[in-house]
Amino acid sequence: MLGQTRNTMGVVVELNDGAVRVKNPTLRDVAQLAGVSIATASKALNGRDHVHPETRTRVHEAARLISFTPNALAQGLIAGQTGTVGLITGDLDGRFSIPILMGAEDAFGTGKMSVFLCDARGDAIREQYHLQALLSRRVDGLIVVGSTTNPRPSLGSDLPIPVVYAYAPSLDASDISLVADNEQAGSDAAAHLVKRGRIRIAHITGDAGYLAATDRATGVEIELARSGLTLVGGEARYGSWTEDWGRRATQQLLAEHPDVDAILCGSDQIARGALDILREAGKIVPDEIAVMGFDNWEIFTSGARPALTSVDMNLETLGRAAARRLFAAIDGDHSGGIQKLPCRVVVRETT
Amino acid sequence: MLGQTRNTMGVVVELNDGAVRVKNPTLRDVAQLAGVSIATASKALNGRDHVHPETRTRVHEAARLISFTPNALAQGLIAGQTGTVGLITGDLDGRFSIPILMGAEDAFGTGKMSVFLCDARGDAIREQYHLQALLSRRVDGLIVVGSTTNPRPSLGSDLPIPVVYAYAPSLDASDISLVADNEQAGSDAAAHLVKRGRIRIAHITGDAGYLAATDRATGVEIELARSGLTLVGGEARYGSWTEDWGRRATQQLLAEHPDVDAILCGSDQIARGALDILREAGKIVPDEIAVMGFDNWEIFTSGARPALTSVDMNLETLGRAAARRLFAAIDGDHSGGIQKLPCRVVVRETT
DNA sequence: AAACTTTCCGAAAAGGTTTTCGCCACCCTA
DNA sequence: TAGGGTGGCGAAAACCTTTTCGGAAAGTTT
Repeated sequence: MLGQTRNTMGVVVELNDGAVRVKNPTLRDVAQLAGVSIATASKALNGRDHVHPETRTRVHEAARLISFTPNALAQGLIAGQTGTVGLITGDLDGRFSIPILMGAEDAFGTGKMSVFLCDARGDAIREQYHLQALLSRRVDGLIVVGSTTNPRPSLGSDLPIPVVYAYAPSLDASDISLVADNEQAGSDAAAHLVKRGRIRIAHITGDAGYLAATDRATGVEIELARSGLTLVGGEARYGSWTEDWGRRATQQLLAEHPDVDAILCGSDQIARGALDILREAGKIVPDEIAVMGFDNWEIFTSGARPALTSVDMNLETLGRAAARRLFAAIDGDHSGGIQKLPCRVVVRETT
Repeated sequence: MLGQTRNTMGVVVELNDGAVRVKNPTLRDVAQLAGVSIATASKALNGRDHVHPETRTRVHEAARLISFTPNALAQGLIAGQTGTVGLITGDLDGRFSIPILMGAEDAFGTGKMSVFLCDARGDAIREQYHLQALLSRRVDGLIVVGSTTNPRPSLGSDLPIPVVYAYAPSLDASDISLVADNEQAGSDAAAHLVKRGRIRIAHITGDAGYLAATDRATGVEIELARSGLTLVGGEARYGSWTEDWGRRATQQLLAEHPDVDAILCGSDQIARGALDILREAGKIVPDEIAVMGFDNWEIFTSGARPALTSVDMNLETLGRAAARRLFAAIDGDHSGGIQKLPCRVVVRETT
């Protein structure tokens, strides 16, 4: 039985110091080696009933000997389920995709799913191309991760598999979308500052074209109003998400309102810029003025002097939630809508 | 022919304002709709010969009508090639993996390959688990991306598919490894400073347990020796890859060697710390003292005052090269060894 | 008109696995 | 001993596509 070749493929069976080598080990090889039929081998390996214990061990031993690995393609072909999902991201270097992707990969990994990663680079054509490839590979579902929080076009409502949109919601309300609650994040941040006794609070934030900026600002103003407060200068200061803008805006702010006692920054980078200027201006943080950022990007918050209080958008949790939501959709839960996930304030030394 | 159900599955064919809907469109449905055999439909769609032009268009039209998508699983089963590769990364939040991953994804994407992403989180058990899953899915090859530049254990030499190690080389010299040339990077950086007329150069770098640190330091010393120079203080100053270490080390350096005219930092973060201290000490950069980092992490280099000169390790290029090397290995090129890829100095305002 | 070539198409096998169904042998009971 | 139940196993279909090979029909040449 050993030392023979099979007629169907150029498969070579060798005997080598007790170890058997087969080129492309298939279930048939296992069955042959164990002296049983293919069906029995399958049942034995998959723990199905009606297999004699001794036969089962013999099959397992044979499989181990030739290091048999079941062909997931053939399994998927039969089952109509592949155990794979597609993860389409707007742009990978956008640092917000990464934690979401990590969370999703984590949730899928423990669920025995494999993840196809596709980077569309913000290009609709490339996205369509990747979509087609994923459909061809019969993924069981899709997660679409946006590069900004702004709503994005739907992939289409007539897809044969469920789709979950993460970070950037779909424009189609019947799609399933999971986003970070930026308005709540703004409110939480403002509430934290108010609780710390700050009453002259300024808000320096990024590009007004980003909903993340305007939503957070809205949340801030709502929360301040709850305490009878308004933003210093009357409104949020929009600019860009850079340290440089943080520095320039802070200089201007100090010139216009020297009595400001807290700066809520739209990102950790902006906050870093603000901290730089405050240090140069001789303002003691947090005694004289508090500073706070968003995103809780550890590389910026822990390197800051003093360590920066920030709002974590819980993106990894968002990714995990998206994965779980996709599982539910695969299992038949087709309820759509936008679900907003909470964030959390991470208190360090600047507040 | 329309409006019927097939006996094999619960497939429903409907006629709907000129559009035909089939639940799980298969080649057989296309053939049936076009009034030809399955074989002819396959040939027509794949552009093979011996199909009448009119028949071909009829088949294409039928495929379009029911939005037929060929099943890549079945194709892979026949071809013995799946057109997929696995990308096993040590840890995703390690920011060095991301550009490599982007480069690889880019190269694969244009090559019509789909990428399975697996995050082993630095855990050998999880890595083995993912490896098994990928083998089961019959990927055509693997790329293993390390989280540091330190050599790592081989996945094994008896795998049925080729493996390329990127960033962290394999300990097994017969494996294929692609890494950034850290020693060359150190030399290039030192050469740049020397060319700028600096002669009292210090090197503040990260954890000595990282080969990236020691290799770069070696390259620096070799290049300095070429000009008859040595490091200020006689040797590199090892610490951690943080801004805080950059600050502390710079303070100490200024105290010991006030005449230093260049600080070569092992990372952009360390350089940011150095710049902070120099600014506070009233030293003008780059007039009185030059500063330089490694990694060219744009978020740090462009936010710095002044903008930071840095060495880009070309990680995205490394990822692309790894993908191409894997293609070659899949096509039969089995030559192993460690290949070192060049880096580049990105000059900004601090030198 | 016969023989031949060309053109187009269809039947069937192959790829690896799972599952259903039927068969056989054995054990137990009457 | 006959009948019935059951545990263990194998044959075969099914999933979907590609490819090979043979056959049929049409056109071309002697």
